[in-house]
Amino acid sequence: MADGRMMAPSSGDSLLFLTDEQLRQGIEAMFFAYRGFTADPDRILADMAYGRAHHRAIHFINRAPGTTVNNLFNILGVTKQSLNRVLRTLIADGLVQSKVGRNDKRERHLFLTDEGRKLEQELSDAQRARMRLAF
Amino acid sequence: MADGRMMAPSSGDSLLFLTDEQLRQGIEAMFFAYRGFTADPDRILADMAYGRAHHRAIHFINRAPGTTVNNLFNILGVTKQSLNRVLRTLIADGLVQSKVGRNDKRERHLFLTDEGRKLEQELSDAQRARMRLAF
DNA sequence: ATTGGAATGTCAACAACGCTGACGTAAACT
DNA sequence: AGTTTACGTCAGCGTTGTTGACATTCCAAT
Repeated sequence: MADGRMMAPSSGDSLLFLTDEQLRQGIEAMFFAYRGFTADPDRILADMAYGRAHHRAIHFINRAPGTTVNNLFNILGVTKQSLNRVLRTLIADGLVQSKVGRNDKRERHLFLTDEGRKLEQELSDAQRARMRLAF
Repeated sequence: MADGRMMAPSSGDSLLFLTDEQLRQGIEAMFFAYRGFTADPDRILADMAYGRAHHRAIHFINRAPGTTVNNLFNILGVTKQSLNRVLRTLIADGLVQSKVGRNDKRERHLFLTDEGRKLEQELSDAQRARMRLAF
């Protein structure tokens, strides 16, 4: 990046013995890719006082309807308290519905409402468009 | 993820017409990859009251020694105020050195100190080990 | 049947790190 | 001389992570 030696990792090399150069290129690629990938949803969500955390919650609830809070923060890799704040606003805003468990009343099962599904669709559509642009 | 239909994107399909399923798998892959990729550095930095922002600054200063502040926050995609907070602590802790420009004295050129280079090496070594594990 | 502990989820307070806006200084440009 | 640029800093705010404390519910040992 700084020095102009932007040679691609020579495809014959073993992936187990990365040069410093190759490693650092990988780190940067990940950084820029991730940022580009979330840019569109970030912009949409900013208008609603939502952030990336809301997006992730919506995404995974859509993927696994009826999942519990416990389940969800384990998947997301955050604390239950952190997830709770996000869920609270999503529920308050009518995007997510929380149902007390039938077998275990301690659990809350999470579902997207129609409105929640609508937002999820909007966000993934934006990312789909972004991916098309990348080609 | 929720439904078990974890079929790989059929490699013959056009990348321009992603199914919902394929798109969502891509989103998730990006999320998990990025998190896994930064997990080790995050842990190391947490012990020093540093975060991911410090890591990024150190990384790019190492990549482009002598870069200016302006340059750096443009690359990182953050405001100068946000970068400044991070930079200030790094300079105070003796990991980064800031030199007034020779040609243009308004500019500050940024360099890693020996100590800064040591930390950078530690962080990228952790990521190198992580990548080896991934295979 | 009661009780003690584990599991689940909620509320509160704090830290990291984005952001905007405003202002000051020095240097460069016109 | 006046404007613009580069940088630093202060103040304030929002999102999203953290830990700590607490209520409810379940379950297992007594």
